[in-house]
Amino acid sequence: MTNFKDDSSQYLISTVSKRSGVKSDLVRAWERRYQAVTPTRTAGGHRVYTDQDIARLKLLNQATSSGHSISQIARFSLDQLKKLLQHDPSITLPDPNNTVLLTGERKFLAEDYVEKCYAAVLAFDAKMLESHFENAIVELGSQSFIENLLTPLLTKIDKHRKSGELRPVHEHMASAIIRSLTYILRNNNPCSEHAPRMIVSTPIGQIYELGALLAAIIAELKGWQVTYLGADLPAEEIAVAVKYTNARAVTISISFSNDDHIIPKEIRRLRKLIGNNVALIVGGRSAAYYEAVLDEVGVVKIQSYEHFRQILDELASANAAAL
Amino acid sequence: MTNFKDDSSQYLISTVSKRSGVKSDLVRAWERRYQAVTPTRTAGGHRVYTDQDIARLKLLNQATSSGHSISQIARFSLDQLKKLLQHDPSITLPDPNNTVLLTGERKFLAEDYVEKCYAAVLAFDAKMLESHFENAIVELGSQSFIENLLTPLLTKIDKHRKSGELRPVHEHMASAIIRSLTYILRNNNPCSEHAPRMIVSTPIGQIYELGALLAAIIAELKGWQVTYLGADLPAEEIAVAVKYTNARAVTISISFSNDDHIIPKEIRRLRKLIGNNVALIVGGRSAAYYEAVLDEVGVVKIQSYEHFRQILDELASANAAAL
DNA sequence: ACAAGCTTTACAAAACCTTGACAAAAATTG
DNA sequence: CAATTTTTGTCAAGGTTTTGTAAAGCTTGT
Repeated sequence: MTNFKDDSSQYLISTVSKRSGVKSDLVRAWERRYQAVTPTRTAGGHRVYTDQDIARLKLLNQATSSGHSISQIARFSLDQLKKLLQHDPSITLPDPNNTVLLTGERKFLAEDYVEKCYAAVLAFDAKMLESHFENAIVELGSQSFIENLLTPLLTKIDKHRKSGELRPVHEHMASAIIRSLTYILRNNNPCSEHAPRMIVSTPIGQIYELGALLAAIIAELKGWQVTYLGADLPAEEIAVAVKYTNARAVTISISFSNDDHIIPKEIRRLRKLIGNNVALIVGGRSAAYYEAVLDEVGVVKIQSYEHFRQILDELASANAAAL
Repeated sequence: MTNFKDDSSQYLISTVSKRSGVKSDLVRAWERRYQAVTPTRTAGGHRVYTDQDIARLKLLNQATSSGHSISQIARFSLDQLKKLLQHDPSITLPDPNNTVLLTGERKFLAEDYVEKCYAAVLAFDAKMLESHFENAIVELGSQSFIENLLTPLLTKIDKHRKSGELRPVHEHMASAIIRSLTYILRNNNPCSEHAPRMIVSTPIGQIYELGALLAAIIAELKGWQVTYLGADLPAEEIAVAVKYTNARAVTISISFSNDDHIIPKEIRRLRKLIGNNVALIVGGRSAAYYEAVLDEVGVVKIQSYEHFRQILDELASANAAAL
């Protein structure tokens, strides 16, 4: 997976100076004397800084002007500096342990975010929720964000809505924000021309589209070229899209089991229309409910995110072999 | 098979220079020194640029004039550049270079894009469509993008779907992509704490949400703090959201006139629930159809984008005065 | 033919770099 | 408390890199 923490932006010293408020000469002096920042260099020797460096210098600047000695704090981490400025006149224990996020810690981090996000939903604070989401995406990466934060959060919201603690409008608000994040979640994925193609949608009558959307994003992260069609589409339309794009797979999400006679009919029709050479993948909360039909027409049922990714890999390699 | 030759449009360097605001000599220098763009060539050796190249140069131009070093950012992707400028607290100058682009030219440009985008929809080429959209947002800016490109395009798509040239799936595909662009369209707007608040949604039974989404974006660009709730919400839920957020206005979009008895009922209920101190704004293709009810309960009817913006300004200043 | 392109070479202003020095402020010591 | 170090911010000199612009001479295309 691509490293999300890449310092996509790089600045020269004058910009850094303007932004951080520390004069260029001083920036260099702090580097020379205490390695307060350690910029990379261009081929010609010019210093190149990251956003982090700027943040760091900003904090160092504040700290020194409020009395701290630069030689003492120059090597503090960002977090330490923040703390330092919070409890202003107090002494913070030097704890230069740089935290490396292990998988376990990351999971804990995600759980922490779930709580914070749920609190924002409960308070109906859209801005706060969005802000948490944005931070979480950067910290966790797209995949972990979806699997360890979004999915548990949606489950939690659904549960509390059913129990009456939340109203439908809470869920709507959260959905709207999540959908608006699509762009960031899929970002940076210049998929190749030869990537296998997939159609993602939701059968007619299924309005709750978030599951399908997340499936589409996961497939994209896996290198597929996905065409996402949104919700509530008849089988014919999905089949047409398959033809147009020459897709190798169709993924549909089934979240509710309202009209029990419509879904099976649509599934059968879809299989008939797309033929047997196109993989039909079904996921969603209520997919299990239709097991009979799914087995009948030969559908791959998604058991878990891990399973979905595995399916995608298998299909992709089968597809590559067929070429 | 799909025509991937991107024949869409090709420009010579003088055109590129005018549109992007970067002098011809400099465009060549950037190419020679940093491969900032890599145009193809005609048989005779003249450089041939694409829309993407223009968007790229435009962004590079902005980035350099806000302090970034060209050598550092020349090879950034479009997405990276956008992020760079979004995260940039520097002055987002209203494009002094683009005084060249008169309103008329800009309109022509938008029309050009409408054609290209429609062609992509017709070819069911989601990737191409998205790429055109991204370039157009950079070139036109959010507001012009929505008003001069998106709106005509959606009208055109709707017309051709009704006439049978397009299928519903074409429209779904386009909608899905447009929705995924929400994030770019609204970004850049760190609205203040004291901004007036607004709820945007679609009444129950109304699934087509794009109009509401665009209204929400426009209001945000105007400095409002908008909570977008998505489609298909009962009046009670909308009213609850108003209470939670202490919103001063509610905007709802009505695109279809299916169940003629439900909408009026919902409108009346909504007015009753939110009281008379909250502005109720209604737009959408089919809003005129319900004129009787709208007048009865005191609704502001949106006549045009210009009108909508005017309403927003009036409400905002009335709100500010009341504080 | 003539405007618009292309390449190469050059140039100069602006921005950086390093080294080394210096004085005010802060800390330490006698 | 005064004298002595240390720490810190600033500056200057002299050299290099980056970057926008331009001129010269030739080619392309309408």
